[in-house]
Amino acid sequence: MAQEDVFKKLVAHCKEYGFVFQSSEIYDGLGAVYDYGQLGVELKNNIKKYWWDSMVLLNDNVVGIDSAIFMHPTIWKASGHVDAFSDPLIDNKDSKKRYRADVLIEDLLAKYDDKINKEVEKAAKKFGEAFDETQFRETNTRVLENQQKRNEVHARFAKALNDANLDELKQIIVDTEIVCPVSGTRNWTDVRQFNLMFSTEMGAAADGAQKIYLRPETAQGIFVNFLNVQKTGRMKIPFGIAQIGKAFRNEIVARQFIFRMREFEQMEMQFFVQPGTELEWFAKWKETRMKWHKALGMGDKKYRFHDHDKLAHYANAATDIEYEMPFGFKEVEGIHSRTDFDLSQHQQFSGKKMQYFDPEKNENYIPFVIETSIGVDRMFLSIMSGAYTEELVEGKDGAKETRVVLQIPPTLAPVKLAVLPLVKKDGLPEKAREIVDNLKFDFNCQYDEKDSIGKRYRRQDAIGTPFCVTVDHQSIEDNTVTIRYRDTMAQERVNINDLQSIILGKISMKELFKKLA
RNA sequence: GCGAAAGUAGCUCAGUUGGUAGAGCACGACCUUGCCAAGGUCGGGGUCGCGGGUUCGAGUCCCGUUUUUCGCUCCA
Repeated sequence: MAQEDVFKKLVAHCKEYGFVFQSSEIYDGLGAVYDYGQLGVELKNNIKKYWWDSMVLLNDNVVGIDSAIFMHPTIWKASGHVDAFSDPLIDNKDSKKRYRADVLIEDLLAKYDDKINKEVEKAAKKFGEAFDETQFRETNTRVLENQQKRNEVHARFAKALNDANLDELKQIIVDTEIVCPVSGTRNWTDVRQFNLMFSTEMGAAADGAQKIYLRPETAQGIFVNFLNVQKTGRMKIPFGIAQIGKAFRNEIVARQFIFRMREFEQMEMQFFVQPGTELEWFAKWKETRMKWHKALGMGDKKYRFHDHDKLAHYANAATDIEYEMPFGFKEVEGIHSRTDFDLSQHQQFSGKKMQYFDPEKNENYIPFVIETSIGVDRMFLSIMSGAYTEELVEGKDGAKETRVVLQIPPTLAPVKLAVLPLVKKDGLPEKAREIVDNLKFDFNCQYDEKDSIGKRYRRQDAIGTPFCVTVDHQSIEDNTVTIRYRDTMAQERVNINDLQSIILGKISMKELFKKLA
């Protein structure tokens, strides 16, 4: 089966069984926004719990917070998002290539400079020792011509940028006859500003409403609370702050189902360390995070690191944990050594000290930060795509048929147990209900009496239920049931009184966490 | 954002040269069987993505729009 077919089937499966729906579907949908259905929300919650507990419960030096989505607008100036997130873009209609309009114009300015410098070099060679560069620049007609053109363009460009005048940027490109480096044509679209941050207004317009942003990442909520948590929690470096929450980015191109959404959820942990020790901690978290993924048992080969060669301005080391999705290896989690960039910026913009007093070193410093950042929705997609399996099994009359089974790790499975009376009579439904009523406080149970038993098993396979318990006539006599395992379809007979401990043992996070220790 | 393809029942799809919608599965009720999806009977469900145009008549042709998928592009 081709990989894209797998992806198509996965998307259809998510819809059909209530994992993921498109947002606002009855109104034709909303681009790159999705809702989680009745089973999706269970899986998502389980993923979040697995992460949260492994961070906050397992590490006594990691604590959690839940910061607001709305934050003071200056935070996004300090973080660099206001500037970096809004590029003026222009497309060439012939080559279909997209460029940053400001970069095209800057390239043109550089070309004028090149021309002038070449004239100067030529003249310098010609006149040798006697060459007076200043005089040459002030008198040579070719130089002056280019210099004048350059100045004109530069002045218009600076003003257009200052006024955020997109039409003028386009006009400059038209007037200076800039061509597309690929197609060589001047067939341009209009310049569009695309700020990747969503904005809204706080307060009534009459009172001078303030423009505020929906956070494009949860990390800044941690940085601005760094000292609050450190002081009130009596935290000593090294320590971490974890957070799960929604973030929003107005993506130009949002694609591939829930892989890139405009509203998404992040699980981030910022770990504060002594300057100079950050690369050690980076290596440690890199290893820890990879273990966390592999502990799920989805197959070690499905994961790999992708170290960044080009680092962002704030980082001195960065790597991604990639998972093999149906459309290739894709980033699920990022681990970044962010230096003291964020805290320093906030210290500068807020005017408040963001320093930590280290009692061991007896000095104040701004800590360095290691960030682990994982997209819940990407994690969800990786689990679903890894779990989706089609098997050939032998049917009733010996014919081969396809069994669709979601091999979701039992700890994360939306429904843990289905209780099925073999027949809908002879007191079996009552017995089955009794079992559900007893176990539903411990984990998510389903009761199903409709259709043949085989059909009911397959239905549970399709939603990834790891255990099915079947109540038969023998159950009434000796209080035993059969427990059937999703992945092997094997069955064994156990006492009803043992069900709770058997299943709790198999879905317990403790088993997964042991692998992390 | 550009280009290509697609959008018909909950799902997968059929629907000939334009003549006012079908199948399988799923769903509901009842009967039957009872350990790996397919028994019987009956039933519910669609203004064919949305808007406009051509036509006596549009699921079918034309234009626009929206959503999805793929390619390009972008990803601090």
